Amino acid sequence: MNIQFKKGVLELCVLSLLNRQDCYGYELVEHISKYINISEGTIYPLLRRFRKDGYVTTYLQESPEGPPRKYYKITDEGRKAFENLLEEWEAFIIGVNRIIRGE
Amino acid sequence: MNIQFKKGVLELCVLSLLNRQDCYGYELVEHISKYINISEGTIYPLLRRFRKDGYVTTYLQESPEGPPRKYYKITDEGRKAFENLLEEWEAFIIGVNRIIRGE
DNA sequence: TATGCTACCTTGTAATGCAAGATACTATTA
DNA sequence: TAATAGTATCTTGCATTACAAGGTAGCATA
Repeated sequence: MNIQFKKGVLELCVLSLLNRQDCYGYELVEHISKYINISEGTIYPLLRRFRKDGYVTTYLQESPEGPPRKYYKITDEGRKAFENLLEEWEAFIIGVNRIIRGE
Repeated sequence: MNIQFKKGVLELCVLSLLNRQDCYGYELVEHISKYINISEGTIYPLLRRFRKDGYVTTYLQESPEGPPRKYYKITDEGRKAFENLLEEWEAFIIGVNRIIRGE
């Protein structure tokens, strides 16, 4: 797995999942790493960035197992960011494919 | 254009173009930036990395305009790297799409 | 007791895109 | 002649970010 591919795309993936439902950090790692190899040391700083940028809010909830879970809830601003990012991603893929396939 | 998307993908694009024909740096910038916004400060260090890793060899050729052009020629090793990178890229896209589209 | 799983977090390192700037050659125009 | 613009190369320093590695803590099971 090429590390560099991931840069920027993880934000898109996380926002996409949060757009469907509130999640806690560990849950996001588990879900995403089914398809893309990521670690917790990547997700937690990213979520802190999101909160700082106003893309998510958080609330605590007790867990039936282990310490309490910190849930992340996407905001309207986060939703806008997600839509922009998704558009950019799709345009990017098209551009890359044109270059790779030789126009 | 999200800067982060580009990381890693530029290597794939450059190798893909060199796989079709020898190019000089400035030419690569012009070609790629038709679809993806990149600058010379990105390409030249990348090409130096490629040479260091044995993915390309170089030769100089006079230009009808401006200073001599440094052409980059892909090696067998570079071609292998390209094929691996392409496979990884395609698998990566599939994974990302699964996450974004909700499996 | 200790092992393993869940769940959170931080620190330091490595990788790399880019802005900004330098250099230099050629051609065109004032 | 001087100035401008285009081609073409390169370097330095900064910002971003993924991750390995480590730490803390709660709960369940052996």
